[in-house]
Parts: sequence; C-alpha cells; structure tokens
Amino acid sequence: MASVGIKDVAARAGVSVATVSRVLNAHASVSPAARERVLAAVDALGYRPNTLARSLRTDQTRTLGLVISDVLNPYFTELARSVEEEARALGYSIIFGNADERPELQDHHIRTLLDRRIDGLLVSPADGGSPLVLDAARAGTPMVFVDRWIPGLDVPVVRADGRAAVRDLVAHLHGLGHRRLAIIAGPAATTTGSERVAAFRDALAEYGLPLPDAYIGQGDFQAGSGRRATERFLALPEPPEVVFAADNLMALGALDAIRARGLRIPHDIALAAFDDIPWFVHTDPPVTAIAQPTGELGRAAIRALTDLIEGRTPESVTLPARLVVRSSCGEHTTTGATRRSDA
Amino acid sequence: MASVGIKDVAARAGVSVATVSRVLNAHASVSPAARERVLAAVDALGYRPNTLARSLRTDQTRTLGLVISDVLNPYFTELARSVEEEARALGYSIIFGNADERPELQDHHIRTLLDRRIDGLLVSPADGGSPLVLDAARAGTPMVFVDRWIPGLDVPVVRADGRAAVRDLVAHLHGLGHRRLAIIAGPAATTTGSERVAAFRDALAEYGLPLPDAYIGQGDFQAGSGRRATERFLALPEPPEVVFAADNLMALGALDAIRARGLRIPHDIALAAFDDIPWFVHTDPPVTAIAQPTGELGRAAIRALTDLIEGRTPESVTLPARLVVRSSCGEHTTTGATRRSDA
DNA sequence: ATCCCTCGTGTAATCGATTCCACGAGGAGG
DNA sequence: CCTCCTCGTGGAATCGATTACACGAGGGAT
Repeated sequence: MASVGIKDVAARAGVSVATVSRVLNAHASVSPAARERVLAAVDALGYRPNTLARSLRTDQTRTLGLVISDVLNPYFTELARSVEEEARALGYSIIFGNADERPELQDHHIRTLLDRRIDGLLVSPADGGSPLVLDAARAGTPMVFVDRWIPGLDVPVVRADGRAAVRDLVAHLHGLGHRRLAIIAGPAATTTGSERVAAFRDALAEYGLPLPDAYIGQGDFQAGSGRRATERFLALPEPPEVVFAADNLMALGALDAIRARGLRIPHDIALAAFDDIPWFVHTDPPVTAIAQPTGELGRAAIRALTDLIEGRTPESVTLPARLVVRSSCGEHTTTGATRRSDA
Repeated sequence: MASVGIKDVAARAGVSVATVSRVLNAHASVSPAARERVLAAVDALGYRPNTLARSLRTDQTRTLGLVISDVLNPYFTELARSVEEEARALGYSIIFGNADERPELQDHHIRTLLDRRIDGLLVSPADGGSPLVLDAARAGTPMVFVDRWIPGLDVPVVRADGRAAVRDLVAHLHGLGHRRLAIIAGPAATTTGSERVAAFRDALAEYGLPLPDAYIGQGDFQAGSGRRATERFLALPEPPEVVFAADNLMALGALDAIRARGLRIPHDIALAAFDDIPWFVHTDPPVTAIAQPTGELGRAAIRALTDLIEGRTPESVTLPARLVVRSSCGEHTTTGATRRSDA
C-alpha cells in the first residue's frame, strides 16, 4: 500500500530528507557515518526513489521518445533495438511509439511523449511534417531525425545514403542484360520515398535507360501496396524485367504477387529490394538487396540526440548503404559451378 | 523555457487552479461560463497538463509496462504491436522493455518500469522467475504473464496451447513416412521451452515413436542456437529425418545450417517450426509451421491486465494454436497438380 | 583568545498538478 | 422572512522528491 518514501528512509537513518537525497545523488558533502546509515536504511526498507517526483522537480526524465514508422518492418525493429541499447548504455530509457505509417497515429504518439516530458525525441517521420512536429522542433524540443527527415528544419539527421548502392544495383542489373526496370516507391511525402526513386532514375540515366511513369508503382512501404503495384506491372502490355521495391515489406508483397501469377524469379522477372533482412537469404530465391548499417544508424542517432540534450553540438550523420548481390536478379557466374538456366 | 502551467491558464481565465483542474477532469460542477473561459485559455495558451505532476498526485500513470523476450523475433514484435493497439484503445500507453532473452536485462527493465510507477506489468519471463519478478508479484503489482509464465504464482496467464497443433504436426509427419523426428528446444527455464518438448514427446508416443536425447537440441530461441543444434543433428551417425524448431528464429538458424551443408528441404531433411510468420510463405521451401493467434493474445493480455488494475477479476486465457501445412516436410498431395519429387 | 572558513546538516520552498474543505450566493420550502 | 440545501468557487494541503539557504561546530591562522 504505502510505498516507502525518502521520509521513511530519513527517519530510520536518523537524518533529514536532505541528507538522504544527498547520498542518493552523490551530492556535496555527507559524513561517512551518515552515508553509511542512509545506505543501510535504503537497503533495509528496499527503498526506490520515485522517478515521477524526481523528474517533476528536476525537469528531466532521462527518457527519450522514439517514434518509428512501422514496428512490423524488420528494418525498424532492428533500428529500435540498437537505439534502445545505446540509450541504455548512456543512462537513458526509451519509450517507443509505433506510427504504423499513419501520420495521425504518429502525432498521437508525439503528443503523448511530449506530455510525458521526455528529454528528447527521435523521429522517423511518416509524412512531410505535421504541424505538431514543426511546432515541437521550433519550440526547441531536442529532436533528431533518423532514416527519414523533414527538409527545412534545423534538426540533425542520421541516415544512410543509398545512391551509390542503387548505382551499383543498376550496374548489376544492366550487366545481367535487363533493360526494362521498374520501381515500387514509398510515399512521396517521405524522404526515403522520393529519394530512392530519384537515385534509381539517376542511375538508369547513366545507362541511357528511361523510367516511364508506368514503371513507377506508388506504394506505402507496406506489403499490400507492394503486391498491388506488382500486379499492375505484370498486367502491363510490356511488363518490366525487374522490380525494385523501395523497402523489404513491399518486396514481400511483390513476392506474393509474382508467386500468385505463377511466375518464377529470376527466370520470368527479377526482384531487388531496399533494406536487407535475414530472411532474404532464405527466400525463394535469395533476394538481392541494399543493406543499411542499421545498428550504426541507431547508435549515431542516440549520440546526436544526447549531444543535443546535454548541450554539446550534434552533427548530422550520413552512412553509406551497400549492395548485397544474391540470385533474385539472375545468375551471377562467379565460381565454376554454374547452374544452367533453362532458356 | 517556462512551459505554461495550470496557474497560467487560471490567471488568463480569471479563475482558480481548482476550477481549471475541474473542467479538465470533467469533475463535479463548473458553471458553463467558467468552463468556456477555461477552455478558451487552454486553447490560447496551448496548455498541456504535466503528466508527471498529475501522476505524482493521483498515483496512477495510465502506463503499462511490457517486458518482451526478444523484439527481433517477429512473433514478439507482432505481439507488442497488438498489445500497444489494445492499450491505446483503452487509454493506456505502453513502455516496452526488450530482454533479449537475458534475465539480467529483463530485471533491469522491470526495475526501471517499477521505478516509473507504471500501473501494471505484462511480462513474458525470460527465465524461471527472478527474485524481482517474484517480489513484484507478491507485493501486489498488477501483473499478467503473456506467452510464457512462471508456475506457482497467483498471476493471470494469457497464452496459446500448442498441444493439439503439435499432435497434428506429428500426425502430418508420420503420414509422410517420417519416423526419426528431432526437436530444437527453447531454454528449459521457460514454460514455452519445456512445454513444446513435452507436447512433442507426447505426440510421438501416440505413434510409438521415441524421442532420444540425441534428438533434443538445446536452443535459446535465437538463430545461432538453431544453427548449432542442427549441425549436431546432421553430424549424427543416424541424423533425423525431420527437425522441428520451437520458434521461428531457431528455424531460421536451422535453414542456415541445412543450406550450409548443401542439403535440400524436404528431400534430404524436413523442417517445421513453432510460430508462423509472413516470411515462411516465401522461404525455400515454404515452411510448415504452428501459428499462434498472436493478435488475440495481445488483446486478451491487455484486457486481463486492465481488469486487474481497475478492480475487476481477470481470468487466465488459453487460445488454441493451429498447424499450417506447407511444403517443408514433404509433398502433400492435395490437388491433381502434383509436382513430381525426384526420388 | 579571536576570527573566519569549511564542513555537515536541517528547514523549508518548490516543481505542477488534484482534491478536501469552507464559504458565499441564491433558490426552495416552511 | 427565516432556514436549509445546493451549487460554484477558491484557498491550501498534498504527492515525493531536490536544493537554496541558514546555522552550529570545529579547526587553522593570526
């Protein structure tokens, strides 16, 4: 019922609450004798400080908010995990909010987090910038964007640059003889949604290849949209030879659609994805993907955020992504053991 | 800097803080005129109540803690997602803690959560019961176990019963002609770790099949252990014909090991897993698995926990899991279109 | 011996809400 | 007209910590 408070500890140790607080916070000077008795009392009573009261007084919660676009996406799950780890190492806790790619849900979480007086916010915005995010940023809430960001704000950004990897991917595809390449894009309101299309188009241009509108599927980073976009591609009079999904869930949807049509990869159509995940090694066939340094991104993001909070000057971080070639785009003849494709 | 408080609102509305608090909490009687002015002031000032202060006073945070065994496991990710959804619908927030299958990390999170004065705790224990969990349970912290539980505690449990599904699985395997069946178990300290082995053994017994010790691999629910256990199975003088992994990550490890050996599934060895995930449809080959009603479990768990918190009497819930047959254990001849296996 | 610092400590204000209690005004009932 | 309730409201205590300030004791310097 009545949980033990600092007063109880003080009483048992025969000192004032101020002294108890001082030993607990390694503050100022306390005599060894007093410290001893306080510690003993804390131990005997099983006292645990009430963080609510502490935070109310000190105006800091040692808690960070992470608003993620979609927990079910393995990429974000991994990001969340590394974020939590690094934060814990630095003495912070993390409260997650899952936006499910829905701006209004994202705002709900941001509001809740702000109400909780978190010390800082890590956001991977689901949209181009809700008033809430903009206000928070301008109001001076310590904030860092991770993976995605909102242009025009003075907020540090931690992300991966996939342009070189996309170029490598296109080179790989071109080398395999593919000429009709399509992409399933993410929402244009997100930076990752538009950047990946731009990088793809630029890379194609280097080979003199076009990217017709019909070869740009509008997705929302969810499996269902990947399936629908792929179905449309396959229904085209001249379907693409390659589908490049801008994230792993849409690739899963593409896989569904291709399988439903009874087509084989890469014989009938090739597939590649942005974001590498462990399962891509074991899909049928293994999927060629662009891997982000997810763990490093999470750690860098937390470091930037804590820098901001603790008064240091954080810097934006951009890390390179890299291409991981597997067999979903065609046989890459490396060793002598070339399996014959039945053309 | 100075965030606006209830006092500022009171001043602007020309009323006392008590009145402001009353309109904000829909309490007692407030004149329409006063309510009007308070609301206007709240709006004009952009006032948001400080949840810390509120919680300190009311002794409730409307926050629940969820300590999960491993976020990277898609099963738990999905569980977490449904838990958060249901909690949000009921007006609660969730703080996640990822135990990474490590008891000491689990305890760290539980302690942090308790310090934060969460209203209740949802735990899927990584071990047989740390003193911390035991103390918390006995101290009367509202608590519910989900997926896994600790026997001998008066704590409601929400979980899936996989025994019938395991029996179906064994029937399926037996029907396919398999006789030497092995299992990769989870940690014996977890209920899911030991129960699944027991269910498997019982089901085998019904067919007069033994489960020799050599066919029980000791895993820890992580991919690495699945790989190692499978390697040991394959190195046996008489390797099993089927490997049944007690969770999806160990199945992933098994897939790794089998592929590394250059063996084919199900031709050379069959594979099945507990926990179904979207990727199992697209692995090579699609994996036969036992699916839990994950979303329903999460929702039921939150309902039980809120019942406990709000003074109602919660009940333990056990939902059935079901077998999903795919092709990783051998051809199941259903339709006429039987693909010939090259025996 | 006196003065001054330092050290250890306690008292009380404070953070921002909620809520008990008291109080005045006004309406109903006698 | 007086009494009694009800209604709306404000003052002040409270939740459990942190911390500014004051103060007494003791030691060193003069």
